[in-house]
This record gives sequence, C-alpha cells and structure tokens, in this order.
Amino acid sequence: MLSLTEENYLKAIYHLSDGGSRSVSTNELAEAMQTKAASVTDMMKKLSVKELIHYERYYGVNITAKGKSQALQVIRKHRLWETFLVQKLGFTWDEVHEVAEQLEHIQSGRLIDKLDEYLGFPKVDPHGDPIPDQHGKLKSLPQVSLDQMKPGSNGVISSVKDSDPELLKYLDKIGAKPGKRLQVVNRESYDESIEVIIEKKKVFVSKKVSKNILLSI
Amino acid sequence: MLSLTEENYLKAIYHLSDGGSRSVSTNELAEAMQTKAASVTDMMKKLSVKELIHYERYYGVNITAKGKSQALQVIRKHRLWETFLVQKLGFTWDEVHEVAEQLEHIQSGRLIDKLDEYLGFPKVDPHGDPIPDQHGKLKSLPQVSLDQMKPGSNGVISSVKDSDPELLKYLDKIGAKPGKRLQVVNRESYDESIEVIIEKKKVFVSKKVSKNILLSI
DNA sequence: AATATTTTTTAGACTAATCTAAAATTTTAT
DNA sequence: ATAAAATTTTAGATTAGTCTAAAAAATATT
Repeated sequence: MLSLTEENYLKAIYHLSDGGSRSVSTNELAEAMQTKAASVTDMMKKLSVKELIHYERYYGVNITAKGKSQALQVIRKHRLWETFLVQKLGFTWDEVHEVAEQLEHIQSGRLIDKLDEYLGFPKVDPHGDPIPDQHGKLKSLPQVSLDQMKPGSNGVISSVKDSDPELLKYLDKIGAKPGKRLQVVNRESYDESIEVIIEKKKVFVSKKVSKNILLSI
Repeated sequence: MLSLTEENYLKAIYHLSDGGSRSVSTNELAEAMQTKAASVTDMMKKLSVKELIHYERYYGVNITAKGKSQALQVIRKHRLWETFLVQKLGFTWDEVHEVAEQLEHIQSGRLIDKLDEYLGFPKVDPHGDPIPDQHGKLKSLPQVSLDQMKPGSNGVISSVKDSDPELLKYLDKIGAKPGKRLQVVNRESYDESIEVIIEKKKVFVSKKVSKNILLSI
C-alpha cells in the first residue's frame, strides 16, 4: 500500500513524463511537488526500492510499468470524483480539482467501481480528460492544442490541460467548454494570440490560454 | 485546522464521554484508539493547548464546547457519507463504516453541505444514528436499549450502537433494522438473553446483541 | 496506615517526510 | 580542456505520531 505522499509523487512523475514517455529531473519534480530537491531525492530512493520508478543518481527518473499502473489508478479516482462533483453535486468545473486531490486517496476498490457504475461509466471528466478503466487502460484520442492550429481550420474542444480555477472561469466566460466547436479565424504573429469563433462570437485568445485548449480533429 | 489524528482522538473522546457528559480516562482512550497510554498522554497535551479538551494530569479529560463542535462536524461528515454509500451507491450497512472513516476527513465545507442537500437533508444514517446539522446541532430522541426492556413491551428499532460488520450482518438475518417494530416476549434470567418477535418471527437475542439495539418509545 | 497494584506520565528512541547547508557530480561556457 | 555554473546528492536536524521502559501518582488491599 502506498502512502498519500508516494501516490502524489507517482502521479506527478506520470504527468511530467507524459505518461512515461520521458525521464523526469529532480528539480522538475521538486517544482511540481512544491518541495525541495533534497526531499525529492529521498523519495526517489523509496519509490525505487518499491520498483515503481527506475532511478539513477544524477540522471532523473523513469516510471516503471508497475508505477504507471499505480499512477493511473489514482488518476482514475481523481477523474471519477471530479465527474461526481460536477454531475451529481452541482459543482462547477473550476471548483473540483482541490477536493478531488483529497478524494483520490480514499482506499477502497469497491467504492471507486461502485462510483463508476453510479456515474454510468463516464469516458471523460469535466475537463475532457479520459478516465482510465478498472484495469488502468487509458483511451487517448489524437489531439492538437489550439496554439498549433492554422487559420481557417476548426475542431471540437476535447479537453483543457490546466486546472487553475482562474483559467476555467475565463473559459466559461468565452463559452469554451469541452464539446463546443471552435473555428480559427486568424493568428497575430506579434503576440501569438489567436482569433477564434466560439458560440458564434469572435474572441481573441492569448498564447498562454491557447496552449491549454486541446481539440480533437 | 486539525490533523486526521487529532480529529480521530476528538471523535473518540466525544463518543466515550457520551457527548461530553463524563470524563474519559487515558487507558479507555488508548483502548479505543488501538494505541498505548503514553501516546494518548502526548496527544492530550496537544489537544489541551488547542483548548479542545480540559486535561488534568492523572485525572482524565473532558471535552470542551469547542472540541465538541469539532467532533460533531466530523460525525456529521461520517454519517452523511454512510448515507450516501448506502442510498446512492448501493452499499449494505455493514460495509460502510470503514470507508466512511476515511471520507469523514475530507476538508471542504462546501462539499459536505452539497452532499447533505443531494441526499435530501437526511435526519439519520443507515444505522439510525442522528446526523448533526450544519451548525453541529444534534437531535437525539429518547431511547432504551433492548436489554432493559420488560417482557410484553414493544418499540421501534431506532438505531444500532456497534458498527461491527459481523453484528450488522447478523441483524440483517433476523430482520432487525432501524424502523422495524419489535416485541419483547420473555427474558431468560440465566444468560440474560431476550426472546423477541421481529417480522412476525420469534428469535432469541443474546445480552451482547440486545445491548446494541436501541428503540424509541 | 502501610503496602501492593493499577494507572498514568515522563524520558528517550524510532519512522516518514520534510528542511538547510555543504559536498559531489554534471553541464555549460570560455 | 579547464573553470564556472547549475543540478543533484548527502549529512544532519526537525516535526508529528508512535513506541518501550522506567518513574510517579492514584487507588485498592490488607
């Protein structure tokens, strides 16, 4: 059984490595975990002994299959709880992240499978992120981020990367929710902002925001 | 903000003192918390500094109004989650205690009030225990435990004290759920067992069990 | 009332997770 | 290729919660 802290480290490693496709440095991890590099090193040794990561001194970490599976179980819980909070309790999508960070650590396989069933086995959470199944399998669709789309092209918003409430409230204001169609009108080369049409309205979106909007094509 | 451990100690003190009506000894608390007396003493000092209990060396502890209020908030969460697990997710009443022990520590006032609303502001949990309201107010009805009832008398089961799954599964078998009417037929003075009629069937109930069944009169 | 027993507290140590400061190693720049 | 800079690790300390063993205080027994 993993401690709450071990689960959080593993989740961070999984995300930072894009699902295990690259190695993660100590400083990167320290930044993400809001802690010091020395603390990260200590934890890396622990996770390494448990064979959840491959760790080589001075060369960062890579998540193992075992570690990935554990991380995906936590991510599954996080996303199912977020879905519950929005669909059943009436939370808005900018309010759920913090509470789900706590709920994801509740230990009970039975609970999470019952919750999954109660929600009707949802495929994605309120931010459009796919929910891993019981076995930790993740269905990821091909996506492009808005900042890389060409003028004239269009697509349906599939998910939003950052869960910062400030971003999410802003996206609500301009009508940019997963499921909505979006059309790229123009790109300003000066500040790399993008002019788009959402819900029949023209809006300018900054580079910082456009990098966080993913569309299915 | 209280730690998970502090919340658990406070809850145990509240229960052992019958809601604050008597003082609790160090050993009693150690037993309830499955720990050693020395650890209890340490924690008593901490809770005392936070003014959640009155603690005098060698003379046990009394919960303060502040401590009681905190304990009731945790109990409120515990009972609301139990209700959710049974009513919405289809758990049986013997399966919910352990999971609720974890869920009761989730920190979010908004979450628990939304959950309360979602469940339709229930007055009691699946074991018949009253659920404190937002302000920590507890509506307790006058109750008698089955072992103190006289032959010929009857009442409606209002709650079950112990949450041990073995007891609850046994009560399921004999049909003894909160809400069911029960009639006392006879008392065996030899082993203090009681003969009762539930759901039109005669059953012998041991002293140990009858002490855990509470009826409203 | 003195002694034995039980309960409770204190003292000192342990683990998990963290920190700071110093040392080691790698990377970058000259 | 060597020095400078950045990154990472180690060493040693800290905090919360726990433990064991010994000491202190309260309670029970004779």
